[in-house]
Amino acid sequence: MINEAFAKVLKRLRKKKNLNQEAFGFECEIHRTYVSQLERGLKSPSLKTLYKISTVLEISLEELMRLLEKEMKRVSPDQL
Amino acid sequence: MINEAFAKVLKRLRKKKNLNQEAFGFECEIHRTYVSQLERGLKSPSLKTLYKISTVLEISLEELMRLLEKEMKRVSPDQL
DNA sequence: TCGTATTGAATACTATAGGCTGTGGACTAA
DNA sequence: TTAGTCCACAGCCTATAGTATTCAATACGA
Repeated sequence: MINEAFAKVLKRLRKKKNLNQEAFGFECEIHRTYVSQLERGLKSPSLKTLYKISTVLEISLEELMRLLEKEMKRVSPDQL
Repeated sequence: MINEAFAKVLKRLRKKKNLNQEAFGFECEIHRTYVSQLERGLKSPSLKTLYKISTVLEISLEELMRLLEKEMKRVSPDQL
């Protein structure tokens, strides 16, 4: 579902920025263990948190959602 | 901030669909009073909830975020 | 003026987002 | 071996998302 897809996108984009979970969390002002939980698809971030994350990734929320929806289709392309 | 902008966008799109808060909440499977709270900028919806909302609005998350970011710039065009 | 439909708003509650501390495993380098 | 880095994972805590109930205000039509 959507959390798993977001997990994959987040992990990919974070690594692209060459930040480990702790450094990324520090930039976003979210806890390192919570970053880990997001990247394992265990939590569903709030809009506020999504916004912080997109800022650190230097990407718009629109673009982040585009990548997320692309990832969701990759996982389950059952809704033509 | 972002919740206020989301509030405006949600209210606009809901009305565009000719649904009152109760009917909209029913479609989204979220509570009527929570729709009210979202439209007053009091709460920050989770990614799961955003996804449900976008589905009922028959709009992609990408498009929803595009409208949100546009609304944010309208309110505070103080960056750049 | 009397319903009734819609929403704002207050309150209290439950579920989950998000923080903090710590352990341990996999890996790399010295 | 030993130390350092990165991360999964657990447990417990607090903050807030989301539910449920209720009442008040407004608007509108009969």
